Amino acid sequence: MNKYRSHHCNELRKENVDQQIILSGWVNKKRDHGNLLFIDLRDNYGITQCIIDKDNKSFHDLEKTQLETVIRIEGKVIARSEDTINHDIQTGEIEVVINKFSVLGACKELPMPVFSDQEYAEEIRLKYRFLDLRRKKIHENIILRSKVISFIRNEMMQLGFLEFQTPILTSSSPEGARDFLVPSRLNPGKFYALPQAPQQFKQLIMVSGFDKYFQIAPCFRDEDARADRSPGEFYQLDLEMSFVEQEDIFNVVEKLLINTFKKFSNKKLMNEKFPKISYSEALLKYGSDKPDLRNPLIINDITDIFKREDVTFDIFKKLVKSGSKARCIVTKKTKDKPRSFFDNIDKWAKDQGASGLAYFTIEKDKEISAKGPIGKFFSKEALLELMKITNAEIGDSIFLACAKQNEIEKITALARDKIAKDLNLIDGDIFAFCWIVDYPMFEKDEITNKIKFSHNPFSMPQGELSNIDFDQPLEILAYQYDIVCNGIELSSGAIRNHIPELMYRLFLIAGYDKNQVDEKFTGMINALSYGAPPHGGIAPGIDRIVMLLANEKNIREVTMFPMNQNAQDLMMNAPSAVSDDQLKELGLVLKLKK
RNA sequence: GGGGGUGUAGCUCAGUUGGUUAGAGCGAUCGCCUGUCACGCGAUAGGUCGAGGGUUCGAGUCCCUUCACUCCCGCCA
Repeated sequence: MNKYRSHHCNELRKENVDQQIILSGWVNKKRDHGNLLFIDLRDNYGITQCIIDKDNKSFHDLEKTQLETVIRIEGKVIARSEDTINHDIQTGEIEVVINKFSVLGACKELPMPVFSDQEYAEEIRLKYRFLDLRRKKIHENIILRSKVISFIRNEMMQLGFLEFQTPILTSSSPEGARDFLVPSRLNPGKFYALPQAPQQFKQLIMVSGFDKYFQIAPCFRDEDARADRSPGEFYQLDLEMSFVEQEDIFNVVEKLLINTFKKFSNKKLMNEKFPKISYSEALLKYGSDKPDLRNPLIINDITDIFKREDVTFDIFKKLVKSGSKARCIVTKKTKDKPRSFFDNIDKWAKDQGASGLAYFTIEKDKEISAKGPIGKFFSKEALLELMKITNAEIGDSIFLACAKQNEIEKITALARDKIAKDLNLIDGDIFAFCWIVDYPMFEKDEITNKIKFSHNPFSMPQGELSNIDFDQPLEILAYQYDIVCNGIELSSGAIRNHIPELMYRLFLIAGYDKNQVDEKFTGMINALSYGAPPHGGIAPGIDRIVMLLANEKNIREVTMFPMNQNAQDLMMNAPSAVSDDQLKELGLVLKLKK
């Protein structure tokens, strides 16, 4: 008990009846009956109904207070009569008869209501985030976030991980996302970069012999925003372990995520052991390396079908001949769906920039046949072969597309989502995790045609050093893995390359010679030369985990003070111009595009 | 950088084929009301219809330009 309160606003119960108490909080709602005034007083913990009538000398002053004013009240707890009990709030059996009150924090007319479930434009929510955060749903989301982080931290310590902080001002690295740069006053003309992840530091921590590290780490990447991607900054559960193989990392993270999701959500887990899907299989079966496994639809490659003599669908046959792939999606028992269902999907595909989605339904009178605009181009034997490849049965429908590999992966992935949504096949009450493994070490840049690291330049290539064929870099797989949940990429990680000679060799393939590697990754390469343990790790995204647990589609709903899509903080007015003196001190001159 | 959507009172929205003075709910202000919990009732104030230009006798509505927000593509080792 202090001068502000004897109890919080979700504390008083029947047992407290007749007690003299003090409460402080926000005026959530007033119900003014003229000679009798109800006030819902709110704090972080809940709501207590307070009541005052005209016989009290404070009545008129209290009647005049704005909503969201912070007040302190003194009064007596009384029991509510049976018919006035409010079962929606935990303090609903009692109310407080106000004796005295005072205003602790006045409130101007509100730019947006606080007590309301309505949705508001984000512009105003972000500008008045402190008001927005008082609202029930987002307030609870932020509390959930706090609890999730505490829980994870606790689990990690139980597992023997040590928590360390790593520098925020570090050096720019040539790989990866665009860096945020910070000019150095003491080193004019030079810049720090904010870390895109504590990648090198955590590896150095392993080299330093700490064995198991974790950190709830801020990461900064200057890339454009998405609904599930904050501009600028986000948080990762960054972790790294020494003397481990891929499977050791999997065991730790799987256990951690399962515990976390079980504790903070009532949704079911599709698999208690995360299935492992290779990168190439994922692209074939789901068209994406972040498949939503709640969606039962599978993509099949049927390119060979169009090489048959008894298939006469010439458009696809020509495309296949020139190197395109044909792929399809089978929908079960859709023969009675109206024509509009199929045509809508075809039209949708055209809107996506594809040439459309051909389709037919497999039926059987006496003979098996394909019903639909292009059905006539397939012989009975071709259909049987198709059914064998795709496990399609009589009464199922097949959607087909044909294009170059990249394009067909893209369009079939989108089609898989679209068709599943139209058929309502996705169970929203499930979390479906999986590992995506066996990423290629390198990929070809489509524009420059150069070989570049496909993921993380510090990953360990698979296979024995002596057996790796460096002349076929695109064939080299890495011990590189992602966790995906419900189609959202939650984290990626790798077993690291701790052998300097091998690292030089790989960087050479990506176009960096030894000197460049030495210069750009000084700390790392140097450290690896002085006895580095084999090590690996991963970094699950905290914001996205909380987003899934809170059942939100937008990451700003689980971020306390997010920036808008243009990377502006509307509340703090950041970024902002700085004075000429500040620029001068840093040796900077602005040269702005008009 | 590109594409889609949105923009009308402090907030959430309606506004017909281009046609009189642009409306409602919440909020604000004032008045009435002693059992509400989205209290109720009455009144008042509150508008550069995002901005600029054009078409027209007449534009919230049609056309062009532009700005802001948002979703997506690119980007995100």
